[in-house]
Amino acid sequence: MADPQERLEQTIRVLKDKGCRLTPQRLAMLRILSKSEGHPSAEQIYEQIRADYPTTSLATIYKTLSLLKNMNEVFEITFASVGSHYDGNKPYPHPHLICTKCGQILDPEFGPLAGISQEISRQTGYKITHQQLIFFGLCPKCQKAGQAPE
Amino acid sequence: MADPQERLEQTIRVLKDKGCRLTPQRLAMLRILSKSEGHPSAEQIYEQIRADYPTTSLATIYKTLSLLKNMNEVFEITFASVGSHYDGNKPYPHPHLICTKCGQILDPEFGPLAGISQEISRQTGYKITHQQLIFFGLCPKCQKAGQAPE
DNA sequence: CATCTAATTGATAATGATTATTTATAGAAA
DNA sequence: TTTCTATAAATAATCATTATCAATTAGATG
Repeated sequence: MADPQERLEQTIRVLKDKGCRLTPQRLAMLRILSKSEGHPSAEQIYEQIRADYPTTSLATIYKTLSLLKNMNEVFEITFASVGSHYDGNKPYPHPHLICTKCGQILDPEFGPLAGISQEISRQTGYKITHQQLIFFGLCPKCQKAGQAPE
Repeated sequence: MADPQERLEQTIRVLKDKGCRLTPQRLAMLRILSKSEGHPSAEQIYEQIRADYPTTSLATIYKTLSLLKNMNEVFEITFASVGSHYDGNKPYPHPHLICTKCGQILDPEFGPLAGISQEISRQTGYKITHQQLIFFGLCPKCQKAGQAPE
């Protein structure tokens, strides 16, 4: 896990660079996300924020998440069956381990790419049932089109 | 790709085994899914069905998909940013290649697990930007609990 | 410090995919 | 044919997310 303090400062720097304001609500969110060990959902972030800022709107959470995603300062795990979850500590794609029953999400340590499942199972105690590996990119047609994403 | 005819017959067998009826709408769906080269969404299946059965309801599509999922006769790609898509030809987890612009989904050929992205890029012409690898299973707590999934 | 203005917030409506509900229909079994 | 149950169709409900817009405020400027 990256140093939360450092992540926080980095994100603040990026926000300022882009001319974005640092509101109290945003700062509170950045604090939560810079740790974000539990890969919180928007709803969970919302609940945490409301402890300090009871009037905060869920819309603000979503808007700020969207902003941070565009700056690559938060990574969204958009797997449908668990809903969207966010990682502001490691804001880039990486493998995840999801409990299909309770929805807990872990970041397995991840060295070589062979015998992985077994290794992860040993590390975490999870009984691994299946995995999903998805590659993203631009198909040849879209590369040629060279237009903005829809 | 598996032989669509064989997949169709296999799925029909499983349905009968479970005492499910083979209605015209279902048969039409099974035909589409046994090919399902394009990994269609529920909406896309709906449109295809309506060519032959104009009164078919979207709810029926969803119910049948749910039925087939439970029998492992269709695999659901539940990645949020592209919505749910279905594969009735290879009804088990496998890697996918998704164009982040047009949403096209391919099944890359997939041998060893090293130098994969580069290999896939060569095969398909995609420019690969990132990937997502997700492991699923039961966390230690849920294994002990031994209850039905929520 | 006071003023100004665009960025942001909060409240709420809208959206869109999926699920639930309810009534009608259609094969299978008696 | 009658009865029974699975399924279909139509539609309402749900739920996460996004859009809208008036009110507020961060932060620059004087």
